[in-house]
Amino acid sequence: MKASMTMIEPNGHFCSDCAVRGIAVCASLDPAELKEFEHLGRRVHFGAGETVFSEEDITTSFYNLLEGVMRLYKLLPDGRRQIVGFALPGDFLGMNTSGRHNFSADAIGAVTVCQFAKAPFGRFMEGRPHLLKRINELAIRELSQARDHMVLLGRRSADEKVATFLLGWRERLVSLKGSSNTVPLPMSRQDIADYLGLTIETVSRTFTKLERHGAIEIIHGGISLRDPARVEALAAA
Amino acid sequence: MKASMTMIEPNGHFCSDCAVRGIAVCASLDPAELKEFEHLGRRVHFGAGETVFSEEDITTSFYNLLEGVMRLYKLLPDGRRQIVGFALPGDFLGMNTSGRHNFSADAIGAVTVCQFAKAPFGRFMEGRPHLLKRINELAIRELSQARDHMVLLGRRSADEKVATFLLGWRERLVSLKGSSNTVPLPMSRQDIADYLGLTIETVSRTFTKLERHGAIEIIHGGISLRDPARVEALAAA
DNA sequence: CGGGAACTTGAGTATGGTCAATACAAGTGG
DNA sequence: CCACTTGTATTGACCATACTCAAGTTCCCG
Repeated sequence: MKASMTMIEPNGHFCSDCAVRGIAVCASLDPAELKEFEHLGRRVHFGAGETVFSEEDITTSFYNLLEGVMRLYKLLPDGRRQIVGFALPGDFLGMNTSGRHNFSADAIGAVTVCQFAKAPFGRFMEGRPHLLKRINELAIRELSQARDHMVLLGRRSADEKVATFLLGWRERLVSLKGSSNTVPLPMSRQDIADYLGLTIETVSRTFTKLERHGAIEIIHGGISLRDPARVEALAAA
Repeated sequence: MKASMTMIEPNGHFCSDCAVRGIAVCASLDPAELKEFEHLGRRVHFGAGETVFSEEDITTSFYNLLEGVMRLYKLLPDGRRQIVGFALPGDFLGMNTSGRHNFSADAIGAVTVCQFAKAPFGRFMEGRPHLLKRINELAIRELSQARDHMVLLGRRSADEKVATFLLGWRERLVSLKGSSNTVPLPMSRQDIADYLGLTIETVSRTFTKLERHGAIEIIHGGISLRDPARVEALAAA
């Protein structure tokens, strides 16, 4: 949304040192392949609120998120927004069958991605079925998450939505940074609302309600789970 | 739901004659591969309401839908149901990363599937990256559909949901059987409600409203689009 | 400090849900 | 062939959850 702070680092980085080496698509590559792969990607930084790619844009690149959080969303013509997911380090973005992106992606806070031009990436993948297999696995896992989210959007109450979101978000952070009852929420209330199919007011009220009941504590930039069991009960599986 | 009418046909069928040959996963196979592939799949029939597989079941097979319509759904512990999709001929079901199905699948009406045991299918796929690529394409396309559906569930009104569903369902049938303003709806109102995140009453009321406004005509086992433009306007993109 | 964005809180309302009655269609058996 | 059952769909009356609109608060950043 802001003026572009995009910066391309011209000199290479080493994939072997990469923070997401073990969890991203590149986890499927052996050291020799990694050496070659290194030349395909460019590290690119984005500032808070910047758009990395937009829905309907022709796909020229794929992206491997290295650092930061992104919101992935779709807009209706009248401006209503549905956030279809939040991306965290290790997530691979940009695959599609139509040649165009089917959602938009913004940086929430500062973000670093590893950007791959589509054609060379495709060529590299030819003859490396283990990479394709890895990408397929990630796609299938995402599909499973998407279905879970459909259940949330279609069949859960506001309280359940918020509680489920907090637990699910914590779970994702746990697998990246280890366990903690302090859950940072880098996204805005509006982002959370658009993710859960609610309004910002309902999200705010529900947070306050959870706090009044002693289930959470609202802290700066996030929440603290004071009574995880109670939140789990509210999430109702 | 009924007593099982499952029937396994012992003698082989010919993939080359298969109705979904050109649109299913097998579209990626050449005639020689197809000959081999033929021995992997078994045609299995299911009667109306029968469950083909259930969420949390250990995955032992994959399924290629040949004939009929299936509902794919998830249940909450208290029984609330979200239908995450309807499967039509050509759809490939059962892929997952956890070793367990992540949704349940019922036959709506009579159904024929081509069933593949997981292990032999996996072995066949090894060394045939074009098949893996095909499966990946299908997964990515489904992911895109899933995201569209999230927008519908999270951000659309009841009227928009119903109108969007009718148009989307027609579109899918068009690509299978050709264009028509008569749209068969083999699924029940309850199924439609659970797909759209509504109640059966709201779906029924909305159908009636669309009919009163001259947009559709409710016919036995489906609807007829009397004023497609008006339905499109209601779908609001 | 002052201005602005993000968030919270309140009051009133609308959309879609709940509960209940009725209609309709298809199948079963006398 | 008709009474009866069963399951599905429609319609109505009422209600609750979450939305809208509006004001007020907090926090950050210049």
